[in-house]
Amino acid sequence: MSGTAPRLEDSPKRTQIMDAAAALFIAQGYGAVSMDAIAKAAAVSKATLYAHFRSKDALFATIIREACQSNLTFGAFETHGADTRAALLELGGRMLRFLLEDRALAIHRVVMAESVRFPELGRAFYENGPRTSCGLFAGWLKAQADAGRLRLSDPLRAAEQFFGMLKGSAWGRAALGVPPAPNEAEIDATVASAVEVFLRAYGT
Amino acid sequence: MSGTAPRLEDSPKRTQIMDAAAALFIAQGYGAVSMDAIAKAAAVSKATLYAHFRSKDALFATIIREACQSNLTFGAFETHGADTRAALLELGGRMLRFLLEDRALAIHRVVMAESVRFPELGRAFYENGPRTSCGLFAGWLKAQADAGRLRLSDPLRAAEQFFGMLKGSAWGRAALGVPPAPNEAEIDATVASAVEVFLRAYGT
DNA sequence: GTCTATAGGCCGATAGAC
DNA sequence: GTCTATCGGCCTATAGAC
Repeated sequence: MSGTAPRLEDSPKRTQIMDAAAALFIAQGYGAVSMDAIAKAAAVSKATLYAHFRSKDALFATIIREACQSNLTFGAFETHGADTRAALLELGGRMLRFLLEDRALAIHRVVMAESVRFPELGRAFYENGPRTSCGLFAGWLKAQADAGRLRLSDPLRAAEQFFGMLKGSAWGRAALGVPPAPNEAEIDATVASAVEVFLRAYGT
Repeated sequence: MSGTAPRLEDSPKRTQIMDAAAALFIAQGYGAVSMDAIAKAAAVSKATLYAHFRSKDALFATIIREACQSNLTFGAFETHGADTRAALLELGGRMLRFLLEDRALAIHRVVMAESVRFPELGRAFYENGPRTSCGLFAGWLKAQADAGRLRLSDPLRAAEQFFGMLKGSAWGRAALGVPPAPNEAEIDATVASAVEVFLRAYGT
């Protein structure tokens, strides 16, 4: 080992390829993106592309797997004071706004579409996205329940129900590209109504 | 007009093409299916295929549009007696089982994936699927409310919340192909819990 | 309308020079 | 590692016989 040679993973060309491929695959999906298009967008030759990635399949799987391992959960759950309703409103608002971001919607579309041919990607997305978020939220709910501010026996199910109500029609429409895009008022109203139902069912 | 000549739409070859193309497109998506594969599966030549459909795009749009115009809602809402809870359990169970069918999941995947390139398909799916089901269910909820068996001010939102809770994690997992496939016990438990939350929030 | 045969192009992947 | 140039194949779509 010479010790100072840059590793393959850090080469600038590889970064260019990863960035370009991520943008294209996430925006357009597997089938609609050619290796020529990726090489052109990354400003490298196709041969360089194949020097770094064995095949189009391997490149796609690497890109999407990495996209699934970051930025798929919507932030922290810390410090929401003693007001459970206010905390739910804040958490719900952040969650729904995250789910409605273009990038999150696009990744969801691509992974769902290709989960048949690339089952590992469906699993990676599920574990790092919905399951992690739900698990964290369920933990928060359990803490609230232990503190006597909620009354529930199955925190994970309650978390899933809350997220399900949040998504409602706004997310379904956005995921299918059906206008109008949800506006702030619709998002706030959806969150507020979900919190209301949740507290009527699980509040003390 | 000779009067007895079979119309193009009724030709047996066309039926073969539509059936084969529907099966392939719904199962594998737009990009993964070639016109050769459709012709072979339909037992016709490619030239015949192009005699009936201008292009692959047009064939795909026709197939998916038709798939969106039928079999995307889960049945009728009639005659559920006076017991609101029992009715919700029955409706919820039918709805969730319908959403978990292979065909419904596959159409959802294909439409969501191609809704960027074929915006009309996203809209057709949304209108004929979720929106129609939600609207019908909201009407049923309103009737229950008018009869004094529920207390809610926004039937459509309540319908969306109920459907959102139904989907929960079982549907998310199934749509991404993540094992284990939901079993009957999980489905029943999900429905029962959603009905419980719904009635605590909106029951009388 | 339906077929066989093929045009014409783009695709994924590679050879070989440097 | 990176390039230019190219291969072989599959793709969409069509020409022409019947």
